[in-house]
Amino acid sequence: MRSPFDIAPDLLAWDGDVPRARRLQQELAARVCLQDAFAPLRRVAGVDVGFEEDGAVTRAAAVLLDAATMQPLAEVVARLPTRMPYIPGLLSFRELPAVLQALAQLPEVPELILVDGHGVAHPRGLGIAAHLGVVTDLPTIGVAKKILVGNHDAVGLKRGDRTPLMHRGRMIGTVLRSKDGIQPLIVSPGHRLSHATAVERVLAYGRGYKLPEPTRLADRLASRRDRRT
DNA sequence: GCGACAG
DNA sequence: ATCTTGTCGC
Repeated sequence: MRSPFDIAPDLLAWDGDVPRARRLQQELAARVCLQDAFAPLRRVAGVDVGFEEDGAVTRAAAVLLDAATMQPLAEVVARLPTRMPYIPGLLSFRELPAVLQALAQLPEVPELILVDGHGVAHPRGLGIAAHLGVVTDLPTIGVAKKILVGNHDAVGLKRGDRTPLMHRGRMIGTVLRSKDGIQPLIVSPGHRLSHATAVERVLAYGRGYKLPEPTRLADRLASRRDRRT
């Protein structure tokens, strides 16, 4: 009874060897597909990670929503002991184990997953959303609040305004104003969809907040903001 | 060599 | 990410 979230350990294992991890990222980045290729969207999921016990425990949250109404259908949490520190560029090795465990607990496999973090807008083209997409072969979108790498021109101030995020002469993402006047989001495809579709989906899943509903709900669950406020 | 650096 | 109240502004 395997699910798409039972991943071969070697595809995301952390052994303390940074150069090795970077080489693995380059190999996996070559498998990323930026062509739109997914069945009708009925179920969408949002995932995010938070920490407890002063960082000793990694807490991943996954929320399953109806793609048409954005109504949450299930919310799950997975807690695992933290195994590695935060290293810029290697975030997925630190957070994916818990994320996969959370996703495996959902009652259904989503046709699309929005991840808090970058997709291909990464030094080696493999942010956490892209890493998750490649190892599960599911469509994913990266929704980040800060830039990891790349440059861009000024962005308009109205919701929907956008400008491409460039790196080494290539577009790696979109700086998108998801709400009037607030700091823009960095949206990049993770796997099996285009830059245009990634932006289109993020806007379509927005409910008046900065973050699209899937990620916003997962964020609250992961940070335990749902019970405190 | 000197910064920058998702969460 | 996380420690944290009130406060400025639409």
